[in-house]
Amino acid sequence: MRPEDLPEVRQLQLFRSMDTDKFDELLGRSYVQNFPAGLELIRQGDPADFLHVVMDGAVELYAKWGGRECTMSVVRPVSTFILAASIRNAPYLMSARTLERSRIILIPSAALREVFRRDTEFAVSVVNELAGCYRSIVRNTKGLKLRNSRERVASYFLRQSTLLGGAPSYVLPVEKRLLASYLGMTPENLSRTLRALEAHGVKVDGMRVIITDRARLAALAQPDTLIDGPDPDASTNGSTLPEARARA
Amino acid sequence: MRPEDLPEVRQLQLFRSMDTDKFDELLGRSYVQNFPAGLELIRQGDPADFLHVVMDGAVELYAKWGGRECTMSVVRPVSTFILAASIRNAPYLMSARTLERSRIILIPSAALREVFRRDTEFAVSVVNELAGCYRSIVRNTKGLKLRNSRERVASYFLRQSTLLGGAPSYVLPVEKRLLASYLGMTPENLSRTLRALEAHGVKVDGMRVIITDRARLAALAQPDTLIDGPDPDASTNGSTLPEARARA
DNA sequence: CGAACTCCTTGATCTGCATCAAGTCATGCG
DNA sequence: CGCATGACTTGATGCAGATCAAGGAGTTCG
Repeated sequence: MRPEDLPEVRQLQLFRSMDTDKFDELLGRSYVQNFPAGLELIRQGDPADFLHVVMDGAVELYAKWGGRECTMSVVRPVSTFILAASIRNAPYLMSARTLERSRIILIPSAALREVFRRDTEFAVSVVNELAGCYRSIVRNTKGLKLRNSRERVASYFLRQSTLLGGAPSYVLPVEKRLLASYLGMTPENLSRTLRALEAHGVKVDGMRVIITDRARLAALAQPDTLIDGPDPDASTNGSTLPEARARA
Repeated sequence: MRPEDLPEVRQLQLFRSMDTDKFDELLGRSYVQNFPAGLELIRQGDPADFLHVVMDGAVELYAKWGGRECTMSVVRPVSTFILAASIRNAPYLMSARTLERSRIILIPSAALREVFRRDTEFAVSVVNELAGCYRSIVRNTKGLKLRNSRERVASYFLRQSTLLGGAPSYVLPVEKRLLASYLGMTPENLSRTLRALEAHGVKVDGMRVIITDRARLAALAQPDTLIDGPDPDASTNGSTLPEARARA
């Protein structure tokens, strides 16, 4: 583990308020590993022995059934993933693979559960994080069931812009095929939808999204804080894509 | 509150392991209310002042956006709902309405959060419950994104049967229109799907589901423990329908 | 530098599911 | 008891989005 890693992990909502001794104990029992791009870190159904913290790179969480796959979430530094399975000591419901070369800290689930019982502030953080994850995926489900795919794309674009303080232009945080799968559509359909949205106030050039008419886009997207956030919550982990960047 | 209420609440996973004094304190700060059928108990966006416990009747959790609505879950006695919002002190993401005349216990969210800090066993139960809710809705989302509507109906029928110990016949726990909305389809489409499924080992007569050829149904549904359960988890609250009953 | 990928796009076609419109049946209520 | 209401079904039609097929553009690697 690098010396600069600890403070970065420590500043996460999940670990920020806990006792220093307990934090050191937790991280003392952890490992760091480097993984090449495209490696399957976790196969759904495996026992959840570790909470993962992405320090560098990017990890895709995805679900498989029969021959089909879909992207559930993409995790970028510095964040954790699959807290629920670790805490419950239950099998992972999602698989995980690296999208790039990644460096990941592995915190043993057993250590997590032990410290949970001994550090009230940590327990509060865990429950808040978990409730945040739950609420995040509820939002996601609402979007899937209540909106059609064009509306989902439009509100995704608008939401990203809002997260960046209303930026009129930004760079997508993930490849379009991942965005499509995350939004529950095919790459072909996303591509055609992007074309159609040019008449509704947003243009996409490669990885760059340019909002040309915010009002018009909002009219289509009908943004709703109870779906798109922002929440008084912070942690959205487990069912979202990373934030976009304003500049490439 | 009736004298028989307390033991019924106490036996819930969420309250079973906690300290008796703390339990009494929690319930001592609670209220009971009776509501007629069809009443909106909670409007999405409202502050989450109470954790709700359904003692009698039935409650539908649903989401709204624009003019559209969808059923997220139906809660029957004895279970709690919207734990996540209460714990986080955040606005409800779903609305709730009674489907029948219902009796509901209201536990103040503030009391919940206080006791969480003072009773480690309760904290463990809360975090387990919440993780269970999260995992339950992850399963739900996987089903929505990976299966088409016919497969969702087929696996729903098969799952219910399995929950009843492999019963070849049972009664639906909710109206078909709710089932349809829960499964992300229209009532018309569900109706037609039921007809189509007669060739795949299941027949539906009114509210009664009869599995005529389990193997054939399973071939279509391709049940998967990582979507359909059962889990080592118990609590599935927040994103499921109630269990069916074997006899009407 | 060329070749082999992979990602993305575009076109053509097909189909699952929604929508619209009646009509039946059961239930509850005046 | 008869009417009204709401749940469910069935049919006709339309559309959103999937699938299939092919081409282009950027990237990686020998």
